[in-house]
Amino acid sequence: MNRRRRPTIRDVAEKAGVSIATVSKYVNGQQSFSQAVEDKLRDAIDALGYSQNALARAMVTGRTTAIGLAVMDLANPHYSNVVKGANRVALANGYNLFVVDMEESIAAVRPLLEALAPRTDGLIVSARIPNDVTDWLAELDKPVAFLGQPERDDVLTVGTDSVQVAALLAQYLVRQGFKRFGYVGYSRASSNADRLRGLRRVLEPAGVELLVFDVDEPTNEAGERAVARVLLRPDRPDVIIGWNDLVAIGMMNEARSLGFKVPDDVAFAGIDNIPISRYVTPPLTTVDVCSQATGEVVMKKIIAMIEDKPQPTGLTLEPALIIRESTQRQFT
Amino acid sequence: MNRRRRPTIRDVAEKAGVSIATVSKYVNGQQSFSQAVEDKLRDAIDALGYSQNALARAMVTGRTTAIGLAVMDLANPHYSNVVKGANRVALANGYNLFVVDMEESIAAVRPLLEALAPRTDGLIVSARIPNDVTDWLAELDKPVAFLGQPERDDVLTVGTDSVQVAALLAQYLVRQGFKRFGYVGYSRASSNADRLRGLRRVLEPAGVELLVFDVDEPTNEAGERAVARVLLRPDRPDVIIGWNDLVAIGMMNEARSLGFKVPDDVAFAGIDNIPISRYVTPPLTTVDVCSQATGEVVMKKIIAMIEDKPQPTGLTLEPALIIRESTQRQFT
DNA sequence: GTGAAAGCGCTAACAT
DNA sequence: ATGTTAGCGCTTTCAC
Repeated sequence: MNRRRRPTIRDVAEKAGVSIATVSKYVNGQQSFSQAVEDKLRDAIDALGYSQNALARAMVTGRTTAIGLAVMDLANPHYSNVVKGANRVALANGYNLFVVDMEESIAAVRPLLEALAPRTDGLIVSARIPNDVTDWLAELDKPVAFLGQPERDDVLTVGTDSVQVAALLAQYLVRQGFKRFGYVGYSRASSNADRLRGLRRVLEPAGVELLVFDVDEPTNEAGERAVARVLLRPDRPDVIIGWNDLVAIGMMNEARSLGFKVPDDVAFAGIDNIPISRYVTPPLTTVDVCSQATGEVVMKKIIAMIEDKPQPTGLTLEPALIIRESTQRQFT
Repeated sequence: MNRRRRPTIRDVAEKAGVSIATVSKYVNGQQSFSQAVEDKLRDAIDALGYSQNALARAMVTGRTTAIGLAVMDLANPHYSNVVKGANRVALANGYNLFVVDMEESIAAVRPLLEALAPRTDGLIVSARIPNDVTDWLAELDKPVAFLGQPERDDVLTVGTDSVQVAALLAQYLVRQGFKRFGYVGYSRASSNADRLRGLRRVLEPAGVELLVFDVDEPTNEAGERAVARVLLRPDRPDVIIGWNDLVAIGMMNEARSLGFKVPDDVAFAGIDNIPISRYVTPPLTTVDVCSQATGEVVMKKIIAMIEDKPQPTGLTLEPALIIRESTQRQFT
């Protein structure tokens, strides 16, 4: 390991025979210079391989040109797509996006955000975090935005409306003719309650039963483990909605290997519209929650906050029903 | 937006009636204090909601307790899993992991790394980057590790052996009885050449043909678009290997919707063993490249470098063949 | 157009 | 056990 010290602005100044102030202005392109100085500067910087120390710059300017994004679980394609969208917009606006993974562990989130906050100009946090952390964030001198369902009106939140998402799916399934609904939710997520409200809002008036189950993590594996409980009930549902596509795919797969025909014996639907949902068998009916657009919108909004510009308007996120074969049953 | 200034160490010192040095030592737990001072400090910190400014701390100590990981594409589950593994080890050792997404764009990688480098104690970079950037990294005063195939011996690289991975798969498929191989690679990745070498090393002695194709991005969609070209050839392969599982899944899906029976008309295999490969139909044969372990190992090694400890040994990554139904054809 | 000097928030000697 | 002080690498007045 070659621990050569990184060249500093002082090294450049000395080599070029100018003051450090001049180097600083040159590097930041803040004014014009005599040809002689410009040449010396360029040469010295090349020779030394100098580049600005972002830390030092941030210390004095108070601006990092970086934005932090803390997600619950990067292995969840929904979040990868949020990151994608956010990253694209950040880069296009001259910001770097630093992503940290919270590993679905709400507990350890505070130190993580404390480490991230001073290194960024703004923070995007996915999902519900304890109230004391939200308070701490609110007292920060930085813009903060949340991903998901608004729960407090003193913070900016971006996401599709969970009630609407669930209702959209339920409406379609009721119209299809399904009579007994199962919902395998994830009660540790705050929007689980909203999803349930959306489902009930549609199912109760329609006189349709709803059985509610829960997984302890929103993954394929959890779905696989959960589905037997649902399927073995005497009043087995004829359609099962998963907390998200991962859970639904896990359930559907396990149901098939248990010998059930999908969708004829039992139908499945998910939520998120992750890319892979199109490639499973049968292709999964789901609700598109605009993962990538969510990332784009939240990034545009937080950049507007950072730069004290008016909030961009007209950036609404409309969930869309994606109908595929996993719910295409013929009721004859 | 409430742009209250973050309280500094000086605010705490004043409020508690002690010197800033005392606050610093208290916050870092570097010695014991009189009960009186300890109480005042605790109260002042609570009241102010003070937390250390990591930037300022890093400036003087030269340590950030953060590690940067630049990946080609976070939407690729292989990379998400590398991140997972790396993150877990980082957290367990008191480091934060900051992930940046390079968006598969080699060109823009230099400014990205220049921004990331001073904010971290070490850098992990996935995949081939231009030689001048590698040179720049090598001259950095920080440990750097690469993910993938070693190409230069002056840098640390972690990953499974691409030649071996490809050979492993080819051996199995030859033994299965397949006679005409198709390989849909991704020539923009540097390890594509190694994969080809691995395939040829096995296929040539066996007297088996190999047709080579290419995708322009390593995604499901690219696989979907690519497969027709392969299938429509008069000398259609009886098994097609994808650059990775995503490509293979895309190809397999499109082949099925084109009316081909998998694996009876044509078999498919991928590489990576991403979680979803188990859930497609038919389940995909693939090679496990130890994504998560790769993240763990590279993180352990880079932390050892940062802390000037001896390199941990015995951390080898053995690719493993994962046989599933997509290649289970009966040759009668 | 160029430079001197103050200071961002913090740590690490060194003194007391 | 506690305080004083000199910077870390940089930007930013304010002189010249």
